[in-house]
Amino acid sequence: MRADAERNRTKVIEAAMAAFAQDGLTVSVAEIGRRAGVGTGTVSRHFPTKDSLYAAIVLAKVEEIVSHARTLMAASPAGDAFYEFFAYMVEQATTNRGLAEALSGGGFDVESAATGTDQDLEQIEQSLLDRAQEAGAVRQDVTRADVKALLGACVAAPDRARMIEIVTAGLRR
Amino acid sequence: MRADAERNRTKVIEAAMAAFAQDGLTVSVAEIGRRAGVGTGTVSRHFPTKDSLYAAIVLAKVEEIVSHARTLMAASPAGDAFYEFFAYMVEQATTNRGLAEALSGGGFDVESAATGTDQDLEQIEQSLLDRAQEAGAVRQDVTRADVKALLGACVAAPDRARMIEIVTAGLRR
DNA sequence: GACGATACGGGACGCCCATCCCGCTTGTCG
DNA sequence: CGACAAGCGGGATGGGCGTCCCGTATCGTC
Repeated sequence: MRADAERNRTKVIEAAMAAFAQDGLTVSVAEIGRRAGVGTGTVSRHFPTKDSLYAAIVLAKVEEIVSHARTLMAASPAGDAFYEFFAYMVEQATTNRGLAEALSGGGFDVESAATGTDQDLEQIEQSLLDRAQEAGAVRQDVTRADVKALLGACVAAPDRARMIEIVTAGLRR
Repeated sequence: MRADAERNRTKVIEAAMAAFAQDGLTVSVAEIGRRAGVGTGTVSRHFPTKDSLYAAIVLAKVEEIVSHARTLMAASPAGDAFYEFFAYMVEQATTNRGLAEALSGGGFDVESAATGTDQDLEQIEQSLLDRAQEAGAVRQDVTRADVKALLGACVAAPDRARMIEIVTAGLRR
């Protein structure tokens, strides 16, 4: 691969990260190209489809999240790890609109694009939840989907810290 | 107004209600016309803009909600009225995708279109919340926006009854 | 029953977007 | 340094949408 191609690919990825984080997954390919300082053709060549750009960006973010989750799970007691991860996810989704949209299933299917990495995320979320429930820190009947829904509420709330308090109180036995 | 015009207007409104409830606010004007059995021109004439259709439909729904809220507030103790209204809203938003989108502020601004009725909704929500807080049934620091966010979580959850339980537990002092 | 006004259908228009393509530029290697 | 492959920019293309318009059909009245 030619050096300039490599450079442009990087520029596109970085611009797309920033654009998705700031404006969500609806930003146009042209806008991403503009931010990156390249033409739309260049974006299209590196990522033949807008979905392939989504995939590249979102999956990188998901890997980062999985990694952080592993750290938490190893370092903290079950209950703390769960609630710390929850707060971390709220933080991530708040500062990254594209990620929030991707996680809430809006318009783009992470699952289909990301057989491996996304399964990792689901598994580790499930593990964190299971352990917290075994430790009695979370109601027994709560599912991963419930947690996801509550995450959405925290992202939408004006005062996220207070909302996390409320949600946490509801989740404990 | 001519009789056929009146008929068609009604058909359009009913079709739009059904379409918005089922598919959300993204349904095309052509699709609404198709469902109503009229051309797109007829839809446009009665509602010159898609937003004016939104307004007509959503506002009718909001009036219905306000009316129900008044009934609840008169009939039940403060705490019960609040939590019953919350459950009622979850039910409404679940069975009406368009309403859910309108309330969550996605794409269409109820406020701007509905100076009167929408203010009524906000006021009565605020009253329900204030009274519930005075009665000690809801945490003092919760705001209307918080409640709205939690409503979103209940709509998104697979088991709404359980989620309402969780949220209720979190909202109580 | 006929005539004028009113409303209808659906095609035309303009806009936005993702994707594809092609003439030109730039990097790389002999 | 020169030539060719690789990459670039941005215009062209096709599809979807909301809105507008006009020839035609229908309604209500005289």
